[in-house]
Amino acid sequence: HVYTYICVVKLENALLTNKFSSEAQKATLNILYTAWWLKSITSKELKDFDLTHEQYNVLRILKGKYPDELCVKDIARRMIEKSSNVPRIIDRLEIKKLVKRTVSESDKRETLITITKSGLSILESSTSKLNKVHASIQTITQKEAEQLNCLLEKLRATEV
Amino acid sequence: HVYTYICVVKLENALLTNKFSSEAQKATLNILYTAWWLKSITSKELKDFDLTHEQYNVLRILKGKYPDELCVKDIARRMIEKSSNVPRIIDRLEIKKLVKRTVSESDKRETLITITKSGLSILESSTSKLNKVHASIQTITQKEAEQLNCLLEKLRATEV
DNA sequence: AATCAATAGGTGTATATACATATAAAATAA
DNA sequence: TTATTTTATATGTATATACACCTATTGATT
Repeated sequence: HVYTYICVVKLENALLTNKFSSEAQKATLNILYTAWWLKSITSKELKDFDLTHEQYNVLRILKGKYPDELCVKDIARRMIEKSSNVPRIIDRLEIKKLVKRTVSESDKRETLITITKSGLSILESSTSKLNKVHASIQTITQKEAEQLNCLLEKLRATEV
Repeated sequence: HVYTYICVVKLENALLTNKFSSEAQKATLNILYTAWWLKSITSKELKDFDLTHEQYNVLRILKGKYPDELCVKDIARRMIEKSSNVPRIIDRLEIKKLVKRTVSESDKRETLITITKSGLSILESSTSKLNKVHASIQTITQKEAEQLNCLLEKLRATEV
């Protein structure tokens, strides 16, 4: 027998509490928990490719501009988590020969990063795997995804 | 002159890209980015109280059951990030005398954690500060927050 | 040109994450 | 009872986050 369950994990069950001071506060915790949930699914798959979530993110950014190079600060600006320490993530990728560092000729302070053939190859296979996994756990419609994107952007709208 | 701008940061501007393969993939990145955004706002405030986001989370969990004690695994089950290393977070809190460890009498494997008066006091003042900050950046209505919570829970609904 | 300020990247430190392993106690099986 | 398995927590290691600081280079000011 093969049983298939749909398992909707309410935040109350995920955090074992129902003491939320407001829907907005609950939404905050829900976003944080969902981000962790998404990251752990991704990280589990990336382990097979000996990549961390952040290393994958850097490779993805480099591929977006390939064959152009990107300097460290331009990678940092594109990172999901802006406080990421990009030089050290580059260190690990360089050891694995997935990227190359060169000093910029026009501005010797800048380090230019290029993704290698090997980096492109591992990015392609890992992305393909991730796409499959994400497609298999896809539960929301395109319209719902649009709605979600709007709500998240409204949530971040702040007075400066 | 005091100018007030409403600054809606679209994900495209936050990540400097518009190459999203689908609305669902964009939603994934949007959740990860928003989680980072929320965490950095909170962490900035908690710095004044010499607390990290995770230390605050543990104190909040302990207060939820106060004056009852909680063992390490019961705290871990309530953490937002389930892979948090609770014993080490307790270590830092214990050094600052915000929590106390005792060995359980009924099961000597278990370590029971209690929040101290000092811990309760710092939790109260930091929570009060965080509430003020969150209220001041509140942009979504209660109905929108409910919608967001529903969408996030639907997103996490997976076949097992 | 000389000085000063700003920028880019690297490095140091404390804390956290992610995961493996160790140790002691409790529960179960033989 | 003894042996085995499971459970609870602690610890070890690599990587990442968050933030401060250092150094080299560039740009601006005098």
